[in-house]
Amino acid sequence: MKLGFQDYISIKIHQTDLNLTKYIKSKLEDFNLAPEQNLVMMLLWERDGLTQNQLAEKLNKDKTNIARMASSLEKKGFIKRAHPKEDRRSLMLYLTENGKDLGEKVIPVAEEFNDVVTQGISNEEIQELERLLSKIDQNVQGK
Amino acid sequence: MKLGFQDYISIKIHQTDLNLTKYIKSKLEDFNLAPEQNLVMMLLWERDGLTQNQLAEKLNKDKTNIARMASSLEKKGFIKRAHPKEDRRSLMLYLTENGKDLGEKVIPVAEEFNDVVTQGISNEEIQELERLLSKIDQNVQGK
DNA sequence: AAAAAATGGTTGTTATAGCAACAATTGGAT
DNA sequence: ATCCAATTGTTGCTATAACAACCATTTTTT
Repeated sequence: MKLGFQDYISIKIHQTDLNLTKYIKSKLEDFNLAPEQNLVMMLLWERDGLTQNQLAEKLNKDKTNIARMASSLEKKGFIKRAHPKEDRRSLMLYLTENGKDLGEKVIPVAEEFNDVVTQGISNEEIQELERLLSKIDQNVQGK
Repeated sequence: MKLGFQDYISIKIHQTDLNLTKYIKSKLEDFNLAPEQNLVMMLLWERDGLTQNQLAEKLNKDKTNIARMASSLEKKGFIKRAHPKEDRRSLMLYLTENGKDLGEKVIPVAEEFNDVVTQGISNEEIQELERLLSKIDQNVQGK
């Protein structure tokens, strides 16, 4: 085969991801929100009152990451954590007023970000991109 | 607009990247090589004797990351670092015998990995994927 | 009901990743 | 020649990411 460094599609995906992260990080800096913390908040803005475990599943991340991000978001005053009565093992995350206000400001920034990312790319092309990424996901699934 | 969590192509790219990293990490574990350390090694297997600065440029990473990975690879005995006479600021990375032997074993693993990733995807589709990722890269370039 | 298994979180460790501040060296300007 | 700026690396910090080991709680078995 003799593949060169440039020939690995996985490397290209990784590079693009890093560039995207760098960009959104700069956009969120003013709001005291890190990129992954923003993903947690986005899920809470869609539906308040998720457990850390539910977030871990939705974000496909290890529960330790969620725990630390939640702890950080709580310190910043955007969320509160409480054990629900039904199950004292779980930790439920709730938006504070501060966290709700933040959504009003950050959601438009996220949508502008998406506009920039998809500039000059048609809906069909985005769908094709999603299809190919899903295919790759399946190819490495659980392997 | 009202974009839902699922609608962001950047999130999909990020998820795919994480899955790819998880997969290659498991493949490289036996060789005592972390995924990004492997990228450094791959560049050295292509051309021995690069400076940390050159690696940072090729990998589009902050120089601190390279310095720490290089330090780790040196501890593992895969490379040696030395200041070239022409410029005592630079640090040149050289493969050790151990590092060269590693390449014989790891390069085939990387190519198998790429085969798995691209399974059921045509060359044309990979090219289209690369084209769209490049377009996204340009869209967020330096912004 | 008591023991065992599963579930949900936390702590500790290693590996990325980028930024700011710093040190050493080199090259350029005067 | 000396000062200044640019280059190259390092250290310290914060954030992400996964894994192992652990603790508390709940559920399942027996």
